[in-house]
Amino acid sequence: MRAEKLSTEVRQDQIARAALQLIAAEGVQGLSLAAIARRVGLVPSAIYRHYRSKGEVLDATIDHLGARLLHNLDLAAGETPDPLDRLHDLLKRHVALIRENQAVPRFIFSETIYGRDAGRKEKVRSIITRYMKGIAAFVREGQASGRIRPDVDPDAAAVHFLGLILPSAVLWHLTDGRFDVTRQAERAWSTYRAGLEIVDPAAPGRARRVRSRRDGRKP
Amino acid sequence: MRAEKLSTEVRQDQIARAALQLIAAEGVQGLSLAAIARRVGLVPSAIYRHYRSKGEVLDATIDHLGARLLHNLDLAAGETPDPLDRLHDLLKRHVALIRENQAVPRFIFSETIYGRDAGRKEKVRSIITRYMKGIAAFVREGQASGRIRPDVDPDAAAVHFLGLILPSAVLWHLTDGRFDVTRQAERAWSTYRAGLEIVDPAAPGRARRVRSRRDGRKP
DNA sequence: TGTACATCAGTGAACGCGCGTTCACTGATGTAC
DNA sequence: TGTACATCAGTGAACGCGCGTTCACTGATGTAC
Repeated sequence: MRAEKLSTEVRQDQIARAALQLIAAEGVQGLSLAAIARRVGLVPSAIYRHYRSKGEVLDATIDHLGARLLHNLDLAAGETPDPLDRLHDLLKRHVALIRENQAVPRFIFSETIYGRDAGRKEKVRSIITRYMKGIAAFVREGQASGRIRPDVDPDAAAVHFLGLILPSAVLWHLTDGRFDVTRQAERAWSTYRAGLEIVDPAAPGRARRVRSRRDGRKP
Repeated sequence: MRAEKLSTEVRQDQIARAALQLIAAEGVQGLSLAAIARRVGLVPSAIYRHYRSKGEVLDATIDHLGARLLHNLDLAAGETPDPLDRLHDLLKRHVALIRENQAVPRFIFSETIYGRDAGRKEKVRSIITRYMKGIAAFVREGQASGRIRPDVDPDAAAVHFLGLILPSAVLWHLTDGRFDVTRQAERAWSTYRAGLEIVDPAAPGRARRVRSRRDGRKP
């Protein structure tokens, strides 16, 4: 049966979205043009009306995902003025994003996607670098306002921040979704925060972390 | 030219090692039986004299890698009695392992390897679980000896520990080896340690209060 | 307003390629006698 | 000790499969007149 005739802009978007969904559902190795076409409701060769090659489809998919990821930086910045709260907010957004779309960690890891193609590898690197730059900026703000220890290296803290999520994503995948990513993120965050934060020895907030953990546990 | 005739035990080992080297050098997608055979100095069909299928080769490769990884737990335990130093030692060994053999993170991430095969996925999960159990044991020892805060969840700390390395491995790969994994590991370790460690053991009031909270935490 | 035509998205058959795998055959090695 | 034979690792040709890609063709849509 012949599919409805739609404009290239619409199809390009549909194809990129279908690719993302497929990666989330089946993994990177399930990402064939045939599977993408089936999901969109087209025949494999129809993809070539809208993209020149599979490589172009991958590039578009990476752009889609990168935009979503980087958008979270702006959302977190708009949420609260306090840098530590911004980091916490960003962490929660990131967890929500990978729970909603498992494609994120798969893209980052899978060299199947940018195997031989140096340009595509660079594209992924650029997105991650920008993401980390945003995180490092939050850390610097926290140092400027005296909330975060000045001896912490902001760039290293940004890489470490990614580490609060990456292992969870791997375990989530390995256990077929049985691993509690949200809970792990909160617990890792507690340790991470305790490692960054300046605690005023004079302040009564010494028991601060235990209290805040309790509060945070209530839904 | 005809290759030397060697026993199956020798060839099995050679093949598994060649597979590991290939993954480290070319990535998981470069892992074809043809490439493995070339590296060993055999013809592709000769692999079938020693393994029944490519799946069996992958299983053997995973076993090889898992043994190396888990062996580091024993080495770290033998290195020093202090749990925090053990964790630090383990981190350094892990960094050395992935620097020497990039196959480690690639194996853990790549669903190309255990795509449809539930058994193989379970095998990888089992190795990582055992690794984390060992890390969690170090954390518990630290809590028992009063070096690590009792309100820290050992299992969550173990997952977090993996996060000290995973993002570095990704960045190392994305930047073609230009990212300084060792330095990042040390800096992330500082923050991680600061988040776990009991800074002032001479404050018994605080420690006792925290402990009593933890007692009523969960079964 | 209707008509003719250019444009362009969708189709199905066909391709070349690399892959894992099979198989009949070769020839070296170890062993029973 | 030498000889015959079973065992077993290595070989190269061939296979079926899924993949990305090409191409001539179809038919709908928008536009110029």
